[in-house]
Amino acid sequence: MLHARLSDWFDDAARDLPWRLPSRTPWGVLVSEFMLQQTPVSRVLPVWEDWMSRWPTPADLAAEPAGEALRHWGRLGYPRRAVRLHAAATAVVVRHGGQVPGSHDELLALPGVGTYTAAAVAAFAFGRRETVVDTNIRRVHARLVDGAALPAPSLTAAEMNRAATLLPDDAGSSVRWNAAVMELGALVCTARTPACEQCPVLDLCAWVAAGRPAPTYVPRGQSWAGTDRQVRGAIMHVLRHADAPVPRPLIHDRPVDLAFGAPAALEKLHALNAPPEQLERALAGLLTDGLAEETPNGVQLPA
DNA sequence: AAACCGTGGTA
DNA sequence: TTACCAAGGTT
Repeated sequence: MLHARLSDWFDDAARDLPWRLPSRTPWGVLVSEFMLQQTPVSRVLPVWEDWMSRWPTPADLAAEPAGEALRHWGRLGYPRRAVRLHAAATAVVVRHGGQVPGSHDELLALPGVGTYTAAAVAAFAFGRRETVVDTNIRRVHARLVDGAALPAPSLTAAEMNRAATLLPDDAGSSVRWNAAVMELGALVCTARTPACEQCPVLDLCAWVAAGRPAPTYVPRGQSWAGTDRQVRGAIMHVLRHADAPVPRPLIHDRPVDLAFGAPAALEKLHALNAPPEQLERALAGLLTDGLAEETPNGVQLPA
């Protein structure tokens, strides 16, 4: 009942995403999953298209410096993902002869691939029966089954077990089920203001039956202004747009004479007025994380 | 295991 | 306008 209802809904509600087309490749799915980590579909689409035409196979990306991956990551955020995706491409070439592996365990062993991404790629690229649990699926299950407004702050073993229980036995049906529940969470059963009037399983929803009770906890927001993350982001913005190593003095010291015209990205960094020790700490972190490297002439994206 | 890691659209 | 939030992973 539940499964048939969602499957029917998915038939005409599913978005036409390029990584879902029959022409998709495991590599394309892997790239999409990396980019979609904590990032909305709308922002991923253009970058994914660029990457697919630029690097149609893992070997194409692996043949380039990690800095190229970072440069073409654009402003997707969490640039460590670009470095890890580059490392994953390299591992695919070295360990798997250039073919993205299809098993959960082999995928999980790749850099930047956790339980969600491993399951998602195995399911959506290889048609395997996997327990896929992302933030959308967690929220749908929390409401539909638990009658709670939101899932627990962090993923629990009980949630994984329940998701496994709900999974259809047949591989093909399971892939469709995973995609449908995820899509419902993304389009209808949203976090902020769910469109319950569009929900195909409204009458089965425990949360609605309970009168849509409010969340029992308040999500902790992430601070931003004044944080190292903000400074790191600004530095990365500078490095992505630099066509040569950026001398450290240019990063640390606000140029007094801008007559020559400072790059906009550099001005943006300096506008933060970050304390010297914070700039130093942020830069050191970027170097440690492999997002940047030091040369005699300055700082640059990894070569 | 709590904290950290970017970014920009949206209400 | 501010705060939330988006197909998480790593330490």
